[in-house]
Formats: sequence, structure tokens, C-alpha cells
Amino acid sequence: MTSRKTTAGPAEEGSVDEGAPWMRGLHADAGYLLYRLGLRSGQLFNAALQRSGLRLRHYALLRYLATVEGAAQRELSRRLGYDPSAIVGLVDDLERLGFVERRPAPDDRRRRIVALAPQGRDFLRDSDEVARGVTAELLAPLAPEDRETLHALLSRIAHTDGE
Amino acid sequence: MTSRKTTAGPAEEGSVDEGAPWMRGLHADAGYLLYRLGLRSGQLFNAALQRSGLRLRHYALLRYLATVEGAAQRELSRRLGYDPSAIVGLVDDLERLGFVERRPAPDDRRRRIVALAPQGRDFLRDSDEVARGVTAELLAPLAPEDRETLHALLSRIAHTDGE
DNA sequence: CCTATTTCAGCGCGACTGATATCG
DNA sequence: CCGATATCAGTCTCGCTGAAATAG
Repeated sequence: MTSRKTTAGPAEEGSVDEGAPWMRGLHADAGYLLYRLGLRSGQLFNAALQRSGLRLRHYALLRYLATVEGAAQRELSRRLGYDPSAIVGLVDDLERLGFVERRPAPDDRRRRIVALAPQGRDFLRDSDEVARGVTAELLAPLAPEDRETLHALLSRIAHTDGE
Repeated sequence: MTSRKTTAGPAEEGSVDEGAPWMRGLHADAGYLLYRLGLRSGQLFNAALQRSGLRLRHYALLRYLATVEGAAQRELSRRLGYDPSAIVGLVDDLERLGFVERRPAPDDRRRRIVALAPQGRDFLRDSDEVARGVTAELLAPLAPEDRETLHALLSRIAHTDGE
């Protein structure tokens, strides 16, 4: 994939081709659009969570814990895509607020199981409109059926590679 | 960190509803999927550009300059969504490589027009597979027609709000 | 005077590295 | 002895804020 300086050309129009892909602007590229919209999504999430003092990372961690009943920090790192050393601080913050609690794993004393505390569950219930609000704002220009189509396509991409 | 007060209870279903939205995991939310895929897209872009010593921001700036013939730094800030103070460093880097050049605006001596230099144009031509490669990897699990559908939906979101 | 553009210095956040302690 | 887990300290980048200098 190094450069194709020797033409190999389907289009040998002579000089600068106006239809060359690099002339069309990056917004014609779906990957770049994903990057830009991802940034905007993160900003909207953090703005919506600002009043609670949490950030998107904390919220994502809480939401994940609501589905698993307990997870080692190593697992949180893998599932959420954050560095293990970052998980420490996130759990510290959430533990300070009483939203989660650390308890030792019964079979392996190296591991510490992080579990959702009742207060964390309350917080999720009281703020369940956060994610829906952000998504609604992002997908506002789309009709309901288009939003479902988009969501299905994004899910397929997210699940096949990575998670 | 003001914590949630007491309000915000639109759904008072009694006890813990298993079908509650906040129990489904954030991956059921399109906005969060956009955030995650945006991060992955940025990582892929930066990895693909690593050999050239540039980052995604530099590349986006170059690609934009290829479509406009010249732009003030203020305009770059608006169009690319980066802070004006960040543009300074980006243009510095690209100027050092000979990819762009700053020249004074003829009518307004406050402004400095940034224009694509021949070496920058060569770089774009030689690396035009970068963006397509990233997008191809991201959208690999999708059929060609689905990729077009996704691209169309993302374009509508990106163009109506912002940019 | 006030605004606009560019630049720089500073702060804070977020991601990564390396080292340490504990344990299997 | 080696590998895995959690933690901590240090580093580096990035994004924004605030101020300066120049110009309209």
C-alpha cells in the first residue's frame, strides 16, 4: 500500500485529474465522517453529564456494570477500551460517590470485583434520558426509520470488529 | 459536581424494570456507537499516517486545502472544527515539511492565507489510499450497498448540523 | 474605542509507560 | 521463575482559556 506513483492507471487524463479521490475533500469519506460525528457525540455526552459531575467514561462504566452484575477491572478495561491504569481513577471517582463498590474476588485475591451499588443504580434510573437525549439530538435530521437503519448498520460494524 | 437533585422521574414504574433503557447497555444507543466508532476511526487514521509523520488533523487540513485553493487560518478553524490556537501548530508542522505555505492576504494584512504547496499536492496524490483504506477496514463487515446507505445517512447528519 | 486575526503561554484532561506489590 | 492483576508516578499530547500584538 505504498503509493502508486507509476500510474497503473485506469484514468490517465494527463495532468491534475479533478475527479481524483484526494481532491474531493475528506467529508466524502465515511471513515472521516465517523470520526467527526464521534467527536460531536462525545461532546454532547459530556455536556449532558456535566451537571452530575461525571464524564462519558464514568457513565459508560456504570451502564456496563448494570448489565453484568460485577466485573474485574481488567475486564472493564477490555470491554470499554480504556487503559487499565485509567480504570483505577474512574472506579475511584465512582466509589467516592457511592455509585460502585470494590470487593475482593473470592477465588483470586489479586482481582477486585467492581459492582454497581444501589446509589449507582438510582443514578442510572434518574438519568436514563441522557443517552437518549444525545442520540435524539444527533439523529434529529433523520426520520425514525432511517435512525433504525443507521443504528443497525453501526451495530454490525461495532460488533464484528472489536466490540 | 452538583449531583442530581430529586427531580427527573418521568418513568416511575415502581420497582426495577428489566426492560428499562439504562439496563440495556450503552451499546444499544446509536450515539454511543458513533462515539466508539469515531475513536476507532481516528486510531486507524493515525496508524495509517504514522509513517508519514503526520496525524489525522494534518491530513484533514491538507485535504481541505486541496478543495479551496487557499484559506485563512480562521476559516480552517471553522471548517475543520479545531481551535484557532491549534491551527497555528498544524500549519507550522506542514510548512516545515514544505506541504503548505503561508502568504499575506492582499486586502487584509491581519490574515494569512494558507495554500497547498506542490509538495503537499504530491503527498496527497501518493497517499490517496489512506482514507479509502481506513474506511474499507472500518466498513469491512458491510456489503457495498450498505456502505453507501451508511455514508448517505452520516452525510445527512454531518451536513445539517454543524459543518 | 471596539472588533477581528494570529500567536503564545498556561492549565487540565486523557492516554500511555514503567515500576511496584500482590498473588497464581 | 514467570505471568497476571491492580495501583501509582511520570510523561506526552491535545483542547481550551486568556492575554498579547497587529490590523481594520
